[in-house]
Amino acid sequence: MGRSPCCAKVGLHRGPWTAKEDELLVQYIQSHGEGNWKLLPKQAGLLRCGKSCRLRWMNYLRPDIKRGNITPEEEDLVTRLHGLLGNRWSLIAGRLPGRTDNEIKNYWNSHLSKKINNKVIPLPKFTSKSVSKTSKKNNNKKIVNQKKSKKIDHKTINTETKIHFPRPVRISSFRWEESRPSIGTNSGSHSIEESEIMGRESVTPDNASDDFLWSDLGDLNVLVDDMEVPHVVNCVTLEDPFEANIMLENLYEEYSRLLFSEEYHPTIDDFTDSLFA
DNA sequence: AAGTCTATCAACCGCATCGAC
DNA sequence: TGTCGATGCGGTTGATAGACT
Repeated sequence: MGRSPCCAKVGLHRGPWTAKEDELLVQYIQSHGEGNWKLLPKQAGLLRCGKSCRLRWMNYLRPDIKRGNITPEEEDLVTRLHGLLGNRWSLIAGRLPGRTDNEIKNYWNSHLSKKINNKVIPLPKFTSKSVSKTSKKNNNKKIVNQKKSKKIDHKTINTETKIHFPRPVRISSFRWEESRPSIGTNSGSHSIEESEIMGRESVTPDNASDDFLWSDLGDLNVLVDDMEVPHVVNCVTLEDPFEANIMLENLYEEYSRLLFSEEYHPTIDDFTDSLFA
């Protein structure tokens, strides 16, 4: 006889969250911060298990969640990272600030895996038109889903993609006092987050340069030549589309070099080590 | 118009991992 | 060193809504 699910306790709610439950959870975390998930529901007045609360917060309510559809650039990155990491969704999501592992996983299962199966593999070079050709049916479906999506933020559609440097670490515990985002906005695009994580250097868009990009990508460079000292930011958004494109191109070249290098074949351990080094 | 099919994604489940003791 | 509890992760499920017949 297996153990019963954590939510199987009598009286606990399951299924979709109500607006009221969301509000209670957000309010509690606003004042107390994340963590202590087991006690949280009781203290917040929620009839949910802690696990459910954590999942709801991490995947939906967290203010730095990026709303809107996956961009072609993000899709391209996910495809290549999956080629390198496999189903390590949390690691992949860690390279896409504002995106959750669940979202990436769902997107992969519903979109990308089919593309891969159809042998439509994005080229390593960056192109904003790297979206693979899909059947008419699939295109229609995509349009439909854009209409359907509850999460859609129309401000993010048909606008320049905001570029985020890869995160050096997984999403750290969120403290409301530190970033003060607002619920229900596209707050994933806040221009910069303070990043003193692990004593690393913060960089502002003003001093972000190509030099910095390559330096920032040092955690990847480590995989390639094991000599770069990373200066890593947690999350940076560039507002200048032109500069953003150049930097994104460099980013993709870096990933491509890594993924298609004949001399060096990184392992997952290398990659994860680089994230936490 | 109604029934069926299909895609999507939020939520759940169970196992793995980590840290405290 | 082993145990236990908390948390994280990845696979899976199920509700929903649009497309299709």
